[in-house]
Amino acid sequence: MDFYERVRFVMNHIPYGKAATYGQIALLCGKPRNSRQVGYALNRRLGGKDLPAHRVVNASGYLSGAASFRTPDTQKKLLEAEGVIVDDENRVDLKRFGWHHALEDALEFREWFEQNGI
DNA sequence: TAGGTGACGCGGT
DNA sequence: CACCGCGCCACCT
Repeated sequence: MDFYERVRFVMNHIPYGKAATYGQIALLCGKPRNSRQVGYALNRRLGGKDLPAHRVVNASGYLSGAASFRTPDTQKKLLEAEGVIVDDENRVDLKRFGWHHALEDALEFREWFEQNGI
């Protein structure tokens, strides 16, 4: 199984206007302890260059990867353009903008990986 | 081969 | 809440 292929697939399912955590992505990829690898993948742009990477924040809601975008405020701008509120501490309220339905898609994702040998 | 790193997360205080 | 320590794991050196 190719972890990065899974990351690409899952990333493309993060809803517009919502923020997913590294842990959620890792979990949906079938590797609940690989949250650090999700960050590694995005930082090195593994799995593709046109992913909605700005929608990924850490478990506390902080835009921990902001420094890896074009400019220090690029991620914040992209999120705000989708209606996501980012406070002056570069943090989003996951209660409001979190991807709360992620687990409900887990089965569908697992089957897709199965059928596509990923 | 051994050791260091980090877009992470959780549990304890 | 915030802060801290520790576990985690694919990748580099």
